[in-house]
Amino acid sequence: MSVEEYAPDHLPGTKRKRGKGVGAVYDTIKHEILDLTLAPGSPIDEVRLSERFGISRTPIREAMVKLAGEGLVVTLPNRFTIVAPIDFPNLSQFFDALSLMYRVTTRLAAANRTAADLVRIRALQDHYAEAVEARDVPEMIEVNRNFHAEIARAGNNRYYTELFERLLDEGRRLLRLYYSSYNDKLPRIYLQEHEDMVAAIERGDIDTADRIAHAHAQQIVKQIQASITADHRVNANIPL
Amino acid sequence: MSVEEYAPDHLPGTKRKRGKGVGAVYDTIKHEILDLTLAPGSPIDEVRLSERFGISRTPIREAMVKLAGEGLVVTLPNRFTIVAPIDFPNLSQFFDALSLMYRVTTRLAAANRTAADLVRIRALQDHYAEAVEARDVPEMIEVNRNFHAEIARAGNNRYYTELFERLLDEGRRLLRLYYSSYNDKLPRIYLQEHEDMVAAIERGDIDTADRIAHAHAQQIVKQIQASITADHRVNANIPL
DNA sequence: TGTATTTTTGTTGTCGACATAAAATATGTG
DNA sequence: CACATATTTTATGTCGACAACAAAAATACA
Repeated sequence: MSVEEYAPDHLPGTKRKRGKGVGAVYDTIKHEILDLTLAPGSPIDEVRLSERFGISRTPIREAMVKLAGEGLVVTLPNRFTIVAPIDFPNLSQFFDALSLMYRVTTRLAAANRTAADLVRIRALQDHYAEAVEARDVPEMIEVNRNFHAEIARAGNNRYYTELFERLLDEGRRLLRLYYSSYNDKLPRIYLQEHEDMVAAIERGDIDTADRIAHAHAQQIVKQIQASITADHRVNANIPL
Repeated sequence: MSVEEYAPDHLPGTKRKRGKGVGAVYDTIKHEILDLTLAPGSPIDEVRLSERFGISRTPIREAMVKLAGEGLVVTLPNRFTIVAPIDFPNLSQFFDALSLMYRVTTRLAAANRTAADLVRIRALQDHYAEAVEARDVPEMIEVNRNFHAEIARAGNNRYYTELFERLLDEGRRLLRLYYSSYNDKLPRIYLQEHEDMVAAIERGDIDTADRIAHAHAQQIVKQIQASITADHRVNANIPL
């Protein structure tokens, strides 16, 4: 999952397909925001992006509007667009919503999962185990997100899935910001919790699924909070 | 709250302010979609809109991207944009999410409401009572939505508020579609439930607020479902 | 030297025109 | 007359240029 640098991802001679440009810009910028390649609060220049991607400002602009709709960038009218800052004062709102969505989606997954869902969930669980084994922290964060998103999809409620994915993405950004304080023990706790979660979903045990999801959410919230408290650079700017 | 027809809402001589155009188009089209002035599934022509609003296609396009982000319109690549159809097969997802958000937001409101919140909520409750008295159904539907949205705001969690407002808007569209089957009794039941809800929020009684919200949600879901079942034009096209 | 005012600069918001994709229509062939 | 193929139509996607706005820089003035 490498990031293409200065992505002129079309060969010199080939012409980019119609309607492909916005999607490419949107995906790339979204990844870079969640990656922290683009620091929270840093300005985004439309002209620079149009040069980088080799397309005009119009499609760049559309991608920005989409990103703004998801809260990933903030547009200052007539001035610039910045990468959405992390809203520390209101983190409790985030934690509250995140916990509820963990529970709701996991419950629904236990109720509605199909055999195909279970295969996909297990595959991601295995992938996560590998990342833990390899001590690849960025990979762990990403796969963890995909694991829970897949469970949400199995729950089969697009409103929950959509909100949850947004929350998971925001969480990914927070974890990235603080992954320095990751220790070896935590990932293994998560691994076990994931295992129990999958088992509960598999046998359709809604109450247990809910309980585990709840505990898991609290675990993660606690970890993020601890990381933030431990870090005294909270309000420092992220270096470019 | 009248809809301006063919809104060239700037006087002939005056120049529209920069950045005002997109907002105007967005607001107008959003209202017309929720109003059913624009029928679900009907195509939206960018050129026609640009003529109607007297601005070029670029800002129209941005408004469309925003609306698409909220699921109010659907873009068929290289073809057209249509008003989002009502997703009948998945209505249960909608009802489930709506019920949960009713409960969560009302609970939080009971926990977090300020005096100023209570004033705003009471004002909307009075407004609703007036609409019931006047038997003004469209007004009832709109004020009802704003009443619950205000409660959600008092709960002070932007993730819930945002999702809930989206769900309430979609619900408004459904109610509009079927308000023919409104009878005199239901609005009065809602009125009483609202009264109890406000009282519980006022005295910070979280459990009671939750219970009432739950009952209220079930009441509304039941009503919508009954309306749909009673209506055999479900799959008929809405006349333009 | 410090403050108010003008000019410059950089970046966004909007425009009109053109290129292109997909559907609708017309054309040709067995 | 059915069916495949070419052509036209229609609306979108993209472009390059210009205008307007807000901040920064330069200038005027007390």
